[in-house]
Amino acid sequence: MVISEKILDSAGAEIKEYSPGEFIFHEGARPLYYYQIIKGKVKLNNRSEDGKELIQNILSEGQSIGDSLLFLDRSYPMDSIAITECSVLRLCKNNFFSMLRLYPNLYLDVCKAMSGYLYYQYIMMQKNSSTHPVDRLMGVMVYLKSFQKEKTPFSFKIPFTRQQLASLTGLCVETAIRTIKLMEKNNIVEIRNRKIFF
DNA sequence: TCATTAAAGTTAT
DNA sequence: ATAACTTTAATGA
Repeated sequence: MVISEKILDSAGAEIKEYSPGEFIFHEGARPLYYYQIIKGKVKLNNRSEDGKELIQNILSEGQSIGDSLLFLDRSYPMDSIAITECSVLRLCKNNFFSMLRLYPNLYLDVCKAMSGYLYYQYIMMQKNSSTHPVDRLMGVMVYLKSFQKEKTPFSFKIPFTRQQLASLTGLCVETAIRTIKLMEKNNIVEIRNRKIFF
């Protein structure tokens, strides 16, 4: 969790509910709120002209959405869309900054969170520029598993669909599927009733 | 080698 | 039921 829900509540945050597919903000819009997920999954994505989707990140419980843009006078370079049913705490920009003035120690938490997102971006940027689909998919999987306590092989169930993995790595679904099969043959992953274990 | 297209099977809502 | 996801196969860059 970036900031305790209690503090956000006292700062004037409201709880917003989103259904799958609902926009939390649109690309090109001005950032007006701080968002923090209470429950559910949210994606940051771009859609190209030809309809292809690039997912930049999938966020869940306790994570903030697009907070790096709040410190900048720029519009959102991506959409944010609810993937599942979501509860999100929303605090308007002014109150967010008043809160930080009141509790300056919160800056550290905000910085840590942003540092974490930046780290993720570094990893993804590097892995996704590989020409090998295996490297790209491994990038996401290794990153995700790094948060798990259990490190043994095949102990981690990848919480994404193949579609989402493809969109995260810039591959087409079919290639993602074929590559995952290949990884299974090479004992990198295990597939149990269509779920991927790494 | 990977993307694209098409077609069909499967799962989730 | 319908949409979303998964899979296979053929073809082309």
